[in-house]
Amino acid sequence: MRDKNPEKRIRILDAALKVFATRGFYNAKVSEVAKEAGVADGTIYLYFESKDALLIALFEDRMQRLIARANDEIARTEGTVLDKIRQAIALHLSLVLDDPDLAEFITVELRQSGKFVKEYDNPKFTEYLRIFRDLVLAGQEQGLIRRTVDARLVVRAIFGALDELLLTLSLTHRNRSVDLNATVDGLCDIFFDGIRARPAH
Amino acid sequence: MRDKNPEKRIRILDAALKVFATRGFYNAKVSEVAKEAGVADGTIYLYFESKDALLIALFEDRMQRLIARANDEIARTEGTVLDKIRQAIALHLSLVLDDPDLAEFITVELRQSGKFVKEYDNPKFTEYLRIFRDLVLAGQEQGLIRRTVDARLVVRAIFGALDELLLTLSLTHRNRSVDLNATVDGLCDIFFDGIRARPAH
Amino acid sequence: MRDKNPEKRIRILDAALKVFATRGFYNAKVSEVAKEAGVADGTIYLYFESKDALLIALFEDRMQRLIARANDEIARTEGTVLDKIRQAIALHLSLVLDDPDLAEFITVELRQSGKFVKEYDNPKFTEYLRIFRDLVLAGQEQGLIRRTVDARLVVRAIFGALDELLLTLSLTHRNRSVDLNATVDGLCDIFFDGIRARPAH
Amino acid sequence: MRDKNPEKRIRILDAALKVFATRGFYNAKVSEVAKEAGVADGTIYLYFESKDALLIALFEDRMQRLIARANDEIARTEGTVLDKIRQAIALHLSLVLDDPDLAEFITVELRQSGKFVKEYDNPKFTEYLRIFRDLVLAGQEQGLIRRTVDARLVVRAIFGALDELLLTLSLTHRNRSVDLNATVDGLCDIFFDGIRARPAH
DNA sequence: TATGAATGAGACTTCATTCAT
DNA sequence: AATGAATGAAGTCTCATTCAT
Repeated sequence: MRDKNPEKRIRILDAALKVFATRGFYNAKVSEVAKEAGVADGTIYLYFESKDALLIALFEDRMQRLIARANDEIARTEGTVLDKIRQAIALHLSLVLDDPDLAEFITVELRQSGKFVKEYDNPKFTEYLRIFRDLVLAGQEQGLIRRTVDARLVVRAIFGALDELLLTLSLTHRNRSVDLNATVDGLCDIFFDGIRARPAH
Repeated sequence: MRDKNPEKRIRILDAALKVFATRGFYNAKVSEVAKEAGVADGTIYLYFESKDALLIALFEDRMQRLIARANDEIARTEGTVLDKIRQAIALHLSLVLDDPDLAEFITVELRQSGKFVKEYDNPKFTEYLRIFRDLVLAGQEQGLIRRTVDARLVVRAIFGALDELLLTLSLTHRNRSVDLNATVDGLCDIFFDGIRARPAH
Repeated sequence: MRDKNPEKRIRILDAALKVFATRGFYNAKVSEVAKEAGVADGTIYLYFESKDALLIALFEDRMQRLIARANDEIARTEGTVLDKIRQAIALHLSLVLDDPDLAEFITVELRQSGKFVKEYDNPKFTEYLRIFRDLVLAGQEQGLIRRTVDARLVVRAIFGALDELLLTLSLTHRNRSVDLNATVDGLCDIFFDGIRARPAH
Repeated sequence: MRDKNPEKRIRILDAALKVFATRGFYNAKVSEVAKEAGVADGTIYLYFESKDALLIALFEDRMQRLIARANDEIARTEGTVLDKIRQAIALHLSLVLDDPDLAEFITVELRQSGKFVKEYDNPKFTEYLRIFRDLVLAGQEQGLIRRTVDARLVVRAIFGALDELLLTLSLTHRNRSVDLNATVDGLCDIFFDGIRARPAH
């Protein structure tokens, strides 16, 4: 079921991303995905067991790519752990421009899937978060990040902020130019140094 | 359609919250809501135009309450703007214990609704965010919050973090005891002072 | 699910009998049954859980009637146990004229149902056979039927013969006049006295 | 379409028998037959026009064999016509042990096919019945069987009884040992001499 | 106002059959 | 001749919504 025609499987996944992002998983019809993929309705079921399974496979696939890309970019980033975190943040937000459908899909469908599609665990999502967690932990070991903050809390806070921003950007800036750099800088500023005004010294 | 029997309208909204939170909006059946509310299926339609309209009315109602409560608690909180922000954060996270259904509903259904239920704008959500924004703006005017951070960005970041945490707490700590205070403190610490280690002085 | 509208339930069962008898269970569409019953497709599912359940309910209903009628007629038949057996045989075969659809339904669908529709046990069929068995056993006790024959075997043989004949009659004599009496007499003659020629004495 | 590869045709028929007997014709998938036969789905259609045609071909094939075997065994049976009838009965019932799939297939699918698969006439079945009919007619001519019984009725009764018994045996005694001889003897006793007790003389 | 039986459009999915390889 | 991926028609069943009572 996985190897009949890898190219067709990819086409179906691409179509599913587009349709799910545009209409939402529950409003999307399998026949719409098929049409978008240029295959017959029944063909979907040669590659995926059900509509739910298609959703999950799509998650796995896209999150896997995102994880790979994040790991890659982080590895190539010179500088401190904070620079790497900035890079990961930039990558995440860049989805809004690079792959708007994926951005909408992740921000909107990720939650539903976790809770309502079967008992899907979403291991790839956990793996993605681990990238951030490892950076934070490394930063703490290196003395660059305060040891008093809870790494998991930091990760959730950062991911939450990213997710919310990506959603907002998706909704408001689709087809508009956004200055992502400013957003990334602003977010890093907030998370790195806090919002509290401090007396100059 | 709004005044026939206010008590019954409330019963239906309560039932809808419970059912939508438990099963998800798309998996929930109108008849389940009716059963939970102790009314006939058709009665739902005397109070709400459609299932979508019920969802939206539920949002409006619950967000309105949350807004009122937030405004109230903030007004009663003594101390600086940062203390008030802490209070708003504490209120938001307290939903996981005070009203778990509402917590799940807000975290999971809010997004879908915004994007796929008709063209609903979610004005109450905007209003809720404004509470945070006004606090941040006030903090900046008072010199307690850095003027270099973008207030809207701060608000999105904080709300995003809250939303993600509430979701995580909902999923993992339902029926378990959570130390919310520690979470609130940790989150304020992160947002107020940042994660970067600073040289002692 | 059983009492909403008994009259409608009956209409659906009647329609199902007609459609299943005419087209066969597997070729019959639920929508055809609905149309024949004069209800919407979905209405079927208010009264029966599934197409399979409808088939089973139909069996139960018709066999129950047949059992009641057989018991009744047997009770009212004067004469020996053999006369009562003749009466039961006559009743069974009379279906071809009285209720041709039921005749076809019983002869053709009864078997499938036993084997392939879920794990349906067909208790009513067993009950129906018991009527014959009890007659045979009574006959043996009374010395009217040979004690050396196995009652269950006799019953199976008689029912099998009846079933086959009913099927043949259904297929060949639909809309034609049949002399059922001759068939009943002939069958009783065979089963009562055997086919072997015996020397006159 | 018949001669391409006779061995493969046979393999498909064997597979069809097994699958149809196990799952029932309507629940059986062509792909299951193909898999069982060790051929590709499409190959089935090189040997048979359709699933229906496969069913019919299977009937023809198996009935032809049964007819041949019955004729053969009858020819080889010494003794009277009644002995030959006993032999034919024994052969029919022996299917439950010799070829349980065929037994189930004949008892369960034969009827459906006659009525619902196209307008198939089932000439082989008629031919099979003729074997019994010829025996009965011969018996009557020889004075061994009463001339007052209707040969066709006798044949239908016997075949019906056999069919019903084979079905019952198939369902209850699959994988269990059965004393077929006793059943054959019992059945012959019933049909030859009837069930009625007669005064000793 | 309230009911809940009835509706019927529409979705997911299956599977007999085809046809390019 | 053989394959098996692809097709797409068609069926069962669901459920938001209606409306007669």
